[in-house]
Amino acid sequence: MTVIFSKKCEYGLQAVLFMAAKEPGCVCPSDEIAKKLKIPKEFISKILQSLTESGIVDSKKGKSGGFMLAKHPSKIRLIDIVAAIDGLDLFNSCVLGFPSCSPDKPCPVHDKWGELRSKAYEMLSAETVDKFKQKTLNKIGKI
Amino acid sequence: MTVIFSKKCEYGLQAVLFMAAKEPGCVCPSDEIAKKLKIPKEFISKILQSLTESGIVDSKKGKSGGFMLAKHPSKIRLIDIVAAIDGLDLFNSCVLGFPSCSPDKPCPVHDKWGELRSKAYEMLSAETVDKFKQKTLNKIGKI
DNA sequence: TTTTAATCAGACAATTTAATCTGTTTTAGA
DNA sequence: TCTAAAACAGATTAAATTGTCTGATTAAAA
Repeated sequence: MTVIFSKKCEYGLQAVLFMAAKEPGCVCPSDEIAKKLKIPKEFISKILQSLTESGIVDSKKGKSGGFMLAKHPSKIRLIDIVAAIDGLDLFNSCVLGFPSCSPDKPCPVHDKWGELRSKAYEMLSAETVDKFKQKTLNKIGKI
Repeated sequence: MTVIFSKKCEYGLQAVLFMAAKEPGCVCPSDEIAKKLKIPKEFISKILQSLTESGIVDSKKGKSGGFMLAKHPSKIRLIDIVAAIDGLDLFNSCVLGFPSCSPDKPCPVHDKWGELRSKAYEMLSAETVDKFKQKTLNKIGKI
């Protein structure tokens, strides 16, 4: 199989987009997120804990606790979530798996691929989660 | 970690590019490929066997046997190798892992990502392995 | 004809990733 | 104060991917 982001990262992106689509400052228990997004509860819980350590999400323990965004949605870029969970290796390592692929030791597809990769990086860096509010609400309604 | 192609696919692409950089019709034992590309021998052997079933590679058993390309390098597209090993799911399934992501049930980043994905697909479909002969020779010399 | 070097076949092992389980701590609200 | 519901912590299991091993078959060359 082929993957762009790990499952952790996919779920992390889903969850942050979900929280960004709710009222600002609103507290979401992991149980609610898990049910709405059809993600295993313990798994999304772990992922949100790690995003809390990364400073993207905040958490509140105890009854009526849960997770909330640590910053305004307009300050959270998609690339921040990817960087926190999967890291940025995807944008630096060789797509063919060659060792030490670099401008002076380029792999055969270095240029062709590099161009696409840069575009992907730019897109993820430009887009913040607040931009997807309406689209997220639409999608959640159809899962 | 993040991945575009599986290790199998990376190695498969490397091996086919390697063979395409040699004299046409030339027979390469898997042992040679493994050594030149620093890939575990048994692993690349398995991968080449599967590419043989896919009709991209041919094989010759017995002493002085090995693998060779089944078609002219100008007829082997990068996407053919990816399709044979990893399949084309990457270009159809949701980058956020949402179920049934489609034009009428788009995920939040459906359009933004779809654009990049199409460009990647077009590149892999347009490029044939003969185009990379010189670049491959350069890279092999520097591994 | 025998040896040698190759693919091929299938089981096996190791590693990584994904998911689950058990229990502890925290805190709001009854 | 007590209870319920939440995050948190860490161990464990399950599944997928990656890599290895053993042996059978094939065919060129000595």
